[in-house]
Amino acid sequence: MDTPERNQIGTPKAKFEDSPVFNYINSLSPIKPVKSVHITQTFSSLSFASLPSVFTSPHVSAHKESRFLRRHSTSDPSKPESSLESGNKVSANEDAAQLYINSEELREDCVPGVSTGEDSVEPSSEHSKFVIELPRNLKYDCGSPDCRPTTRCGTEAHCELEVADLSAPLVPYVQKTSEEGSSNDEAHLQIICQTLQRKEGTGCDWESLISDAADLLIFDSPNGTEAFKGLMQNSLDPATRFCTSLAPQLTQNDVNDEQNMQVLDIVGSGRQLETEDPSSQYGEASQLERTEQMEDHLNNCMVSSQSEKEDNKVETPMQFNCKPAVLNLQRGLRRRCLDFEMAGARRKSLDNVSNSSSNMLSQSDEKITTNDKQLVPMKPGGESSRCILPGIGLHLNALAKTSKDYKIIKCESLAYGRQLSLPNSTADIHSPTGGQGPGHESFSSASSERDMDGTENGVQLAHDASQEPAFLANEEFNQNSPKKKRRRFEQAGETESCKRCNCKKSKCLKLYCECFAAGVYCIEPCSCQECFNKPIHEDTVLATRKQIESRNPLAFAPKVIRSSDSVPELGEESSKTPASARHKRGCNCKKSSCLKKYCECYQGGVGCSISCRCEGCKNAFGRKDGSFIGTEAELDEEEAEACEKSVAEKHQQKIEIQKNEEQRLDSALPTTPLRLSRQMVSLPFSSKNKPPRSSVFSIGGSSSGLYTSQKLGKPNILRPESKFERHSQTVPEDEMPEILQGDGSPSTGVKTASPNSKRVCPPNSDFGPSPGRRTGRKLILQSIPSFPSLTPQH
DNA sequence: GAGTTTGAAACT
DNA sequence: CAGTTTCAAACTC
Repeated sequence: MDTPERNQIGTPKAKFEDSPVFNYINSLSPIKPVKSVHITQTFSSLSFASLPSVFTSPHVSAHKESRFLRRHSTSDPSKPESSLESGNKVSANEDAAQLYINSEELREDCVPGVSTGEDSVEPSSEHSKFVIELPRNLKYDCGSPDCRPTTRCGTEAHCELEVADLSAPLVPYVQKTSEEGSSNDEAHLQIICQTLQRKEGTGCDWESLISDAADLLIFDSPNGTEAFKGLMQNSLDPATRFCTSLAPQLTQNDVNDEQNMQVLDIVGSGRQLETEDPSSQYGEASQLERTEQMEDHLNNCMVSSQSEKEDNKVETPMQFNCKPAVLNLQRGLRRRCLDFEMAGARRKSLDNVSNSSSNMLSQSDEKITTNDKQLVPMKPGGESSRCILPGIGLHLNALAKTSKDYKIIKCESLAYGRQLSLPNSTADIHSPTGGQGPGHESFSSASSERDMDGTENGVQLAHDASQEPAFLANEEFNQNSPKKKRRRFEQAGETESCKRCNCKKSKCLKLYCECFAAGVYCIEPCSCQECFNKPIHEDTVLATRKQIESRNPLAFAPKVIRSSDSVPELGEESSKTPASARHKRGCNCKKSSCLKKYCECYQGGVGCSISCRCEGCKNAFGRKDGSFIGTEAELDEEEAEACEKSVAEKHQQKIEIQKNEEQRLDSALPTTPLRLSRQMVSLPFSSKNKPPRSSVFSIGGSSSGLYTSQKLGKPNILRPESKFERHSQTVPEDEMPEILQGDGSPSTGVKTASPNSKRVCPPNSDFGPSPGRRTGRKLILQSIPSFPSLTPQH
């Protein structure tokens, strides 16, 4: 090993110098020994520390030192040249030195892998590997320091010689090397990056740089190209794989990589990788593109899972350099992947990741679980798990998924997500059938939407949390009995997200099943029998969904359409429905007077609309006749109706009481005369769980809504401050039309009734956070379109 | 927890 | 499209 390598190294060096890359680097420069970054030092040192443990071979230690020194020198001005000591090379050029070192490191890395026994033998092959890897690192890490052209150069000679040699055995090493090497390389890269950054000013343009370097390198070592490609892929694969697992969104390319990775893991032959990976055959440019994509994915993933970094052996000393967060993250991911693979701890990693609590992560987790385990999902963790797992293909679940926040956000978020998703991405909802693919996308999209909504969402979440919090927190998830849980959840408004069903005959493949209807898989809490609504039966579920959709494209669309944007929940969760919201199809209640949850409108927290065919409607959220305004007149009307229709007097009484209360509140509150008015009878909510919030709170939540002002006049309806309030208020004049458009629901009538209310909103000041109608509007629009989309997904 | 009520979903 | 049946949630006790 030693002799050949060094000799080779020497040559490479010469080549290297000649190589454009070298020149380029020199131009960049600055990399000179000392100048560079302090940061590097520390990190590098750290990284080194980690390395030793890994490497067993003596060579390694020596190399390490060299590296260490070298890095040191680079990083540390004070220690500069000492690094050279490594003795490996004295070359005046640091670059050369770096290269040399890198090459050695690579070898070392290889050795460790080889350590099993092949140390001496492998070198050549390894070098080739390294060479290949380097570019990939560059690419990959591009953000990250890892990328170092230099290393490549150093190895080139070897590559040429050895390229042909690439063999299966190498593969395993490659992975390790990639990990380790990356760490080592990182320092170098960092330095480079820093220098670059300094030059460029803002961020370093790694990609461009890398690409250039890669190209150059490639040219230099034509022979190595193949190997390089293979290696590239391999190296990339781990990261990719990880990402893929994490992020459902990954593109197919990524998927391919993932597959490749797996292959590598299993087979361990670099060649296979090459062959399998189509990309390998593509031009370098294509690979670069891929790598870029990968990076993006990684970045995404990484961001969410920063916490994970810690684990990795590699740990990234380098992270700080260049684009620290992202790059570092990527690195961490990469390593993680490797580590996981190596250890087979993938799952663990996943878990950890999930803990990190990012949606993405959670999704990824789901995905992984699904993939790996084959959809076991549904119940992994109980409630939380439920939400999470189910996600597999489905929608809502995915949205919800963060583990921790989960509780807080979870239900709400789910609901929230749901709404968003529903309207916007009906696909999400539908997606379930769509299977993982679509589902994931939908999820991502949904999540993204959430983010997009940003303030509102955030507000909403907070809001929701505030509202339901106690509820959720207390009761939520502990209950074992499904029924209880269900109720609680529902009450909380979480129903949709965390639905539980109790189906006995439908096999959870009909809309009778709430879970199925919501586009989520059944979970533990469900007490269903012969349930087919599980990941295992994904095909069946999808097929069924399709069938149902074929019959009714909107079957899986949210039943309640909310005008407000950010609105979270679907309709069922009554708590949040905005006044503007309306039930998609309307209810057909005959005996419940729309005062019980039998009524979907009521359940959804929305008033009845023209589309409703209900009899004796007394919907507290708004009557079909438009009484929703909640004015006194309404009361009268209600009473009259009650008499006429013989609605339960009790209900009226309740309503009246509520109204009275509302009036009080209203008077107290800022009164805006116009408020929308759909009153929402607070009773239901308040009684259940959601205590009415103060108007202020309500505001935040949904969007728009808020406004606020309610009509004093009618005060009757109290708005429950809670969600309802927001919603009801939210509807501004402008919105009304939109809403109507969107829903197409008759609600217009109602709204019209209280047109004035809208304007009041401006004063929302009360509500502070309310996102603003505008957003609400936007949301509405989006939401509207989305519905249609639902069908397509499948 | 069991039984009843209710209205949506599914079917004809 | 209307009528009927099936189903499971909501509700009551």
